[in-house]
Amino acid sequence: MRRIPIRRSTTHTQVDPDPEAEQRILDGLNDKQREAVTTTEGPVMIIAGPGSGKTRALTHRIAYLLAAGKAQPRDILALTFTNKAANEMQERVEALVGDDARGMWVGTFHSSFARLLRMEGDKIGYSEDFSIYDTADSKRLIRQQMKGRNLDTDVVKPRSVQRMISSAKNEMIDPQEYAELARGDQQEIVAEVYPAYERALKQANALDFDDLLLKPIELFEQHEDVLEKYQTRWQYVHIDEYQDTNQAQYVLARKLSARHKNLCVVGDDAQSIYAFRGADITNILNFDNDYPDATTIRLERNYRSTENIIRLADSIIEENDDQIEKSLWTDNAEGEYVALMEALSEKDEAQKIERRVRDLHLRDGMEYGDFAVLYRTNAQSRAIEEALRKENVPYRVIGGTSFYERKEIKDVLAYLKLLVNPNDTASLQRVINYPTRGIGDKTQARLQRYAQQHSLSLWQAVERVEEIETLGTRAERAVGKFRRLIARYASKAGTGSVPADELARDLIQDAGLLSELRKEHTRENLQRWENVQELISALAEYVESTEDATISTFLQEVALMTDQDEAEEGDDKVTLMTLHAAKGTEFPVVFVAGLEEGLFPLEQATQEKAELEEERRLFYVGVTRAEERLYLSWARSRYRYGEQTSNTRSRFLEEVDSDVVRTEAGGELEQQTDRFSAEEGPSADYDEMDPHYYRQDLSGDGGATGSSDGLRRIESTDGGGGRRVVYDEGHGEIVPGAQVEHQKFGRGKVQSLEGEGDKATAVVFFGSDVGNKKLKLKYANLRVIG
DNA sequence: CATTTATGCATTTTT
DNA sequence: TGCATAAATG
Repeated sequence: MRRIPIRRSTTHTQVDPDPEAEQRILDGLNDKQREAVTTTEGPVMIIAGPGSGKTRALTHRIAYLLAAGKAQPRDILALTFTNKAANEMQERVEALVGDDARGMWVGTFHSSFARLLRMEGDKIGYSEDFSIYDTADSKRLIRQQMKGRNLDTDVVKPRSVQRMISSAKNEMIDPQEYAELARGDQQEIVAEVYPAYERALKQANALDFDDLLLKPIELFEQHEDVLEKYQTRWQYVHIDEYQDTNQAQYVLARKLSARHKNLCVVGDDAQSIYAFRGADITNILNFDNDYPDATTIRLERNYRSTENIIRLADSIIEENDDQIEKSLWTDNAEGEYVALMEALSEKDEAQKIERRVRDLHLRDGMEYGDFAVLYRTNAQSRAIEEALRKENVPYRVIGGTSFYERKEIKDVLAYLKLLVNPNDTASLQRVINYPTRGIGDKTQARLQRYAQQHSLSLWQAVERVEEIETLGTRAERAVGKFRRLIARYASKAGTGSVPADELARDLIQDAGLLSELRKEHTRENLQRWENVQELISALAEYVESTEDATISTFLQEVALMTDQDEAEEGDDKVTLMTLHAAKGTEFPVVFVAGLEEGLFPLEQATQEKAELEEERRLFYVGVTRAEERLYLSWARSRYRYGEQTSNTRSRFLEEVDSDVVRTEAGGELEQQTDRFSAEEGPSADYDEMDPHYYRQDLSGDGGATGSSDGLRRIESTDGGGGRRVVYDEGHGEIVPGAQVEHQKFGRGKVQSLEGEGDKATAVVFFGSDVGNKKLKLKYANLRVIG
């Protein structure tokens, strides 16, 4: 059963001081934590390492405020990044002070400000039934805007336009400012799409994820009185995972805490892994400057992991330059060595993991639920899933395509959104001809054109089908039928005479969704049908258990749900997830898989120091999830993009404290410290190369290099374990003076050679136009022609 | 208009 | 590889 985990009770309870509870709350803490909990005046920053009980500090602090009579529930605002964190916080506070701690606002940034907009959004032109567009919806909208404007989708793809607009919003750059700043073809296109996209959202009464933070700022800036109301109300503002805040979140925190100045943030700069979505690590690094009278408390003692794991983690993070000084320590036992596993392929890696899991399960009696396998990209889960499935090891995958991203679920949600907010054009387009009802592309295009000409929303055009002359009778009747269907249910939804779940059930029945799913009796369809039923049950339960529940609030909450929030604990399964999803979790046994150059750290991230440091922090987050045992693994070859690639092990493995690591054979880890230190950052030539060079030579057709005369890399391992890469010399050698051909630069003459193995480079002179180029042999794929 | 077949494109990570 | 949109065909 899926729960929509929100508490939006409007009744405020009055809590009396409770000295006994206060004592109990403080008793469970060490001195440092107690200081963090009882420093309740003024800005406070709690810098807390992994496993130091920072969530504990935060929840105990809130409980303390209530028990000590310093605050009432309604005075408290607590913001997190995931629903799961918010739920845990609410539950733990209730466990400490009793379940009458209702009336607090505890929730994610996004859902809290969505709620605020529901209440106040009309002041800036949003009715409370607004739709929330996820990334896929935004992308779709952007694609349409681009097509409608004949913008070249080859120069920038809609998905990167979406990303660029999103980052602009994260930095609080509006369309006008963006247009002034735009440089280059891509940005100019974005500058044109951005305002159109904003208008389209507005017309659909829809907000994207970024808007949920930006619009409240707009609201506060345009309506002083609204800001004052909330500033006054929330005497205590708490923010978890502060290192993940972006510009907009920073501004909101500042504004809301400006009156009482009781802002308490908790975070760990070493665990900042969300820069790609606009998180600004300087928010936490500069907290002292932003709030000069702030108290800083450091929680450095780790309660989670063995000493060996902590030592490894420390040696990882030491490599980073930009960070707040802090040193982890623990009283825990030294524990086992960290194990390094080397595999031949991703299948082999998966099998090794699976064997290790079963071994520990059978011999040491560990539960399956004690294991987590972490990886860099979602695609890596497949091989591991297969290996576990083969041996009947129970597992669950967090993330990937979540429940709410499934097609059948999105279809049902789109119907519901349409009832509540008919102007939601994205939803309308999704369902207008699904299941097919004779409203094809042509008809839709005509509706669209009519809407545009009369500056109506698409739904308004549907409402006036009769007036559209370009439509034939058949199309007109089809559209009219659809209109009546939606209108009938919309009015039912409006009066609230029918329970929401019943309404939803009837609607999808009438719309033909269910019969569509039953048309073919495949396993997939059965699963889909069950998913739809589950969604409706979730709706029923939500309406049942939540005050002021409407279909609209359900839809808004659901839009902000992720699978991570669903991870029900308790059942005994191995957990598979990305390193990002792992933040905030802990497991007795952790595997970090795929420690290979190009995968972790990702190729793209190795060019910039800042990005490389973020990858390193991600590694740090991964290893610090482990309580007792930690396994690191890498595979010599791996399928990526449907092609076999061969890999070298991650540079991270060359950096870690090798004293605490043992290979499978039990030997010490031998490191090559100079492997990457020689050249930091990009070499210019490398940059200029086609990013898809490796695919070109593998496709083998039409290109300059057939597979037989291309330069092929052969790996050899010499006896001592050090790796060397030699180059096949079957078609001539790359030696100074040799004539070679390059895919892009054409013919040239080798001037000199440098380095060995993967690092081997050649300087090649390609004629006076191009000049000398320094190329990595590993990538350049030079063909020797004489 | 709907269905079938072809092409192409993606893999970072997520609220 | 495997999904999603585009072209081609009925």
